[in-house]
Amino acid sequence: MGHFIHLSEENYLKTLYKLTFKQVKKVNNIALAKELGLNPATVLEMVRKLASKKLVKVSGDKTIQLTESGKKNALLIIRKHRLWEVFLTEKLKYAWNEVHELAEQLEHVESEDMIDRLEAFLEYPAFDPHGDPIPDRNGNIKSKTSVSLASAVHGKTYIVINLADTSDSFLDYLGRLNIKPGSKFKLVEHNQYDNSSTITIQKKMISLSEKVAKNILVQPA
Amino acid sequence: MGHFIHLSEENYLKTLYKLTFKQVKKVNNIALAKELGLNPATVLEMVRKLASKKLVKVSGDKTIQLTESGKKNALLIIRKHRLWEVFLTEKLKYAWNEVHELAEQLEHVESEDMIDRLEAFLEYPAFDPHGDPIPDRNGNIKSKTSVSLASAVHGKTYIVINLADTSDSFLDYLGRLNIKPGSKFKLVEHNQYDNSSTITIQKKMISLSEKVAKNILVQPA
DNA sequence: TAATTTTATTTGGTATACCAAATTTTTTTA
DNA sequence: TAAAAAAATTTGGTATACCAAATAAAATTA
Repeated sequence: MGHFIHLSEENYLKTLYKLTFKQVKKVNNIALAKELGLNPATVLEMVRKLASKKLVKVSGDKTIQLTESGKKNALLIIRKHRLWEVFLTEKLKYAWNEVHELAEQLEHVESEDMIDRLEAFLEYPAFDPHGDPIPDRNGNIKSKTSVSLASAVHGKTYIVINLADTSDSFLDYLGRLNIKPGSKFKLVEHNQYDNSSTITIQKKMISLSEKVAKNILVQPA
Repeated sequence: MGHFIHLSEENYLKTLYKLTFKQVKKVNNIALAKELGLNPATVLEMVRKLASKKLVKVSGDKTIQLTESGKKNALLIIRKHRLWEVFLTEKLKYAWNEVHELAEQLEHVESEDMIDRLEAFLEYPAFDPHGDPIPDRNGNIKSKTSVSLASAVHGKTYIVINLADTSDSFLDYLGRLNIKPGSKFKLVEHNQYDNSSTITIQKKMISLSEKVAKNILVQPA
């Protein structure tokens, strides 16, 4: 059987993928430990294990990188997660910001075949309810050309494509403002004083802090 | 939070329920260990743990019994298992004898609310694809008045209601004969020589061994 | 560059859930 | 009832995945 990937290892791979592909700076022990909420000693141990399985490699400067195999594994886990999120919102009528935790559990059910069937049942969705693209069964993913709201041009109309922060507090906050992937709005201006952004959405004018605006990814409408 | 029930504990409770309610003889350490495929030492340890959580009690003669709380827990796990089985067959088009392993994994996803929604999505099925009744959200289950094929009356027509053995080999065997819950057949006779039963199903005459017949539960058609 | 801070690693420890083998207790059988 | 068999339990062990605290190494800052 060789070595198969445990539940916990899956979380490391998935988190590594997210850190590697969504952040600019390099991923080290500490960053990974912080993201996972674990002790650096624990993470070090596991990273070594993953390295021995050729799923990650650690460079001279201690940067942790996914190998091709590790990346593919991560993308297949992300595929499962996102397909389950689609199921939870479309079929079980959950709100898009309620599904993360449940998908987190469901993604660890082991069966590629079941996921392929789930994908067919959901009629091959391209994006999850947060606007993230769903990798195909070979681990290929399409990247989207979106920019952060903070760096968008004022006076234009945009559509929310994705959210760079998946924390509950962030998603809840946006939920209360009724901002979600697919939402259309006009960017009125960036305010020099505090770098906040003012938008009009559904006839309401809303001001979003710099931190919030940076985590909202948009495309021109 | 008190104590919450772990994945492994759930398997013990579920297995205890099955042994207690589907078998006649009392359930002891050895029987439970054999059913779970575990070492008696392991089972003893866990049974003590479950007892300390008031989920089981061990009588003077070492019989292990579920408490009310343990029984309810077991039934809620069985509820999850059976609802997922319905999902897998009805929505993902699995055959009724392919879903057990997958449901085994899915049943451990923790969310009563999700299961209630799943039940609604599936339009409140009363039975799983094997013909077993699905407990409601309070852990209530309807028992059915079925008899084993081995003790049914010859010359009459029956419908397969349920299967008392869920092993792969048994289910595969029945699958090849195209016998499943819902199948209709006529019981021709019980053969005195080896206690086998002869039935006609879909115009074919089939002889079933005593062991097989005992594990097929039927109701008059 | 020396001091400080940050990062990486080691060390010794925990809990869970499992095991094999030895032993004790109970039950069965001769 | 004594011997044998079966069941229950104890003992000492494993692997996984986690931790806190100590130490070592590297990077940063003064």
